[in-house]
Amino acid sequence: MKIAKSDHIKTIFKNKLPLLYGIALAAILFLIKWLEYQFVIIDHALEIYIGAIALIFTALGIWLPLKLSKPKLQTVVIEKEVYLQKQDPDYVPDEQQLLKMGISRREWEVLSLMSQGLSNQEIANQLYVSLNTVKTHGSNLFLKLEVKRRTQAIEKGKRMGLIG
Amino acid sequence: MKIAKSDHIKTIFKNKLPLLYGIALAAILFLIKWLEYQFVIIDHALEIYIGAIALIFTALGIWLPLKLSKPKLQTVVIEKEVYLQKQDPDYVPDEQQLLKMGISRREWEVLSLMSQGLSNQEIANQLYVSLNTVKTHGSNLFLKLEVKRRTQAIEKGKRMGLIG
DNA sequence: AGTGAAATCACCCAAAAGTATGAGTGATAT
DNA sequence: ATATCACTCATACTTTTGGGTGATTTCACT
Repeated sequence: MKIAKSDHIKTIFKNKLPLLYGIALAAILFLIKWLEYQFVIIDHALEIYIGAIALIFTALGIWLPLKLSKPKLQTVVIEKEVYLQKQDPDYVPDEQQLLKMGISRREWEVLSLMSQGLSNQEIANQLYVSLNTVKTHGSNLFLKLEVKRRTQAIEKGKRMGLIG
Repeated sequence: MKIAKSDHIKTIFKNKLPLLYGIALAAILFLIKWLEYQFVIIDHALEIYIGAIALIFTALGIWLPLKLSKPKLQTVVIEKEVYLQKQDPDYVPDEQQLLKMGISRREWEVLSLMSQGLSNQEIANQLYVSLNTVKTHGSNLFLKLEVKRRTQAIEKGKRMGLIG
């Protein structure tokens, strides 16, 4: 996820851009002089020169940003399968997992009691908090586990080793 | 991630680009003529003109693609972990237990799907029966398992080896 | 002192789950 | 034949669950 090309781009601009300009201008002037001395003077020669220069430098202007500009980022999510073993009964909540999922202590407690088959009201009684609080913890838990129902939360929680 | 601007860009290129070029060239030529007649001839006037033109058209070349082209895309791959658990594919429910509990085949199927986190409606779709039927099976199942909720049924079902 | 996360709780609304009851069908056993 | 049972489905009703919003407090960290 590192995007540290700006320094690179600045370097190119400071070092190479004037050089390119110099080369291009020199080439153009040389071409003009060469044409002047090699051939008879052409009608509207000035306009032709100007047109040619315009075209060449427009092309240069188009080409430069394409090469130098940093691309926009496109995010692609790839699902990586992680296999876990069956948990032993006296499993201690995986602190790493909980942290990674951003699940708080209270949320985990609610999940744990849910998995034991308690209703929200029963969980509220058990934790000495209101039913609303349990529901809030539940909702946040479902968001973090990316599930829709308590049964899914239980199932996923077990698979991830969050609960025994 | 929709990028459907190419038609738009083509239209601009076909209609507006030649116009811009015409205007720019006319302005340049006018400027040159004006300078020619207003002031004394300057040393290296041609080179100055050419430099000015080069600058202007380079700027034009830079500005045009920025406005018109679709941005370059760089793909950033984010790995999202999906937690799976190798499950006994041919898990055989404890027939003895099922018989002892008087749980029918259909009721067991409902229990099994419940334990996977499915809603009653999803179970109904899966089994090609109506939502009411699933509810009936569920109610009967709860009676036989002596539980009040699906979460309790899941918990008890696992403990009794009815489901994997 | 200010910021931010966690925890608490309320209110409202909608959806899902669960209960109760009745009823029709087909297969099977008595 | 008929009684039983699993399965199906419906209607009506209640409870539980879940989503969204917003408020308050506490506590740690800056």
